[in-house]
Amino acid sequence: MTSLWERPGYLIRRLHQIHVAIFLEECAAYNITPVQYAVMTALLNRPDSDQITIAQDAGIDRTNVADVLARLDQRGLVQRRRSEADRRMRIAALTDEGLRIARDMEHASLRAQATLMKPLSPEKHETLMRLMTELVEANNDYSRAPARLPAEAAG
Amino acid sequence: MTSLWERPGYLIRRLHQIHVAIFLEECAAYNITPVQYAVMTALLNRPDSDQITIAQDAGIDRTNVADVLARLDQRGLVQRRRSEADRRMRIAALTDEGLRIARDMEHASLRAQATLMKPLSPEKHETLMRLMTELVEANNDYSRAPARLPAEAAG
DNA sequence: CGTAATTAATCAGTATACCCCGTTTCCGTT
DNA sequence: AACGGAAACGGGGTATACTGATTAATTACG
Repeated sequence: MTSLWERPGYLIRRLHQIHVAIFLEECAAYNITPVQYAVMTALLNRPDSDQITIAQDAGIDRTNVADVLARLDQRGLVQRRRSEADRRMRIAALTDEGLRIARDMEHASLRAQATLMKPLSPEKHETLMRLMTELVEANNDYSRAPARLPAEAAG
Repeated sequence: MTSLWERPGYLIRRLHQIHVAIFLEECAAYNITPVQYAVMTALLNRPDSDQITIAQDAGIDRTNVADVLARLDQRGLVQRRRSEADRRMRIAALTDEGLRIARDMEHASLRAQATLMKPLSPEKHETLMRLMTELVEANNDYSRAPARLPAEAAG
């Protein structure tokens, strides 16, 4: 009898479900999803990005970034325009309200993290973060959305 | 400047993307997704389950279980029928081909796990599994799909 | 014994995540 | 300057994941 609980993939999927549920609960006042928040954070760190840059910074599939930006645009949190320099690109940036919400949400986001990790001692918390980072960096090129590593982010 | 890489939720989401990508690659010959494989495993361990039992065993939302079963049914891997004892319930079971594929896939599934965890030493692998299990169990009741714990699985 | 509460499933709707393919625009080479 | 390849994006399609409302069947209670 093979238990799903012995499979890393199962634990990762469950952890993902749980994290999304906690995030949505803590951030219910903003009605922003984790992925939307990741895109807004990417735009906070690097305004006026094209969609592929956002995809790399936030670790999100390129086509999905376009969908997320469209929804944020529709809610007035993001503004999109064609690049003058390269008319293939669409440049996105946070609006004033998007900026305000992105900054406001930091507290709620930290609360969500704290709730998720609360069952672990500080040492275990630290260990888990380190192991997950190691695994994500080493396997970064799998998936259609390889993320830009922090080291290369200063561009 | 807040880096996404310091947020557990980001690492979990990326880990999930990576795992799905590796699984689909290793199991491409079967054209079965991780969630479909989880459902098939649940039916392997507990044949003739209703949809809510499957949802609990596989840690999947109950509406999603219905969708997954419909696709597996259409491919002839699962057979569904109304329960005689309780006509609200729909009972599902693997067909002969579903059974064959579920058993066949174990090797590919193990390969996917090995590929995913390869960057980690055996000690780190073990530690990560333990910490993820601890976190999932402690937070199990978040998300719409709280899973049945292994301890209570002997039903 | 009949009605109220509960339960299993379904349906409609939204959001993520990916694939394939086509269009527009740009760039390097000739 | 023309052309071929590459890059950025868009559209169509599939699968997961969840919410809220609804329907049908069962159970529990007075």
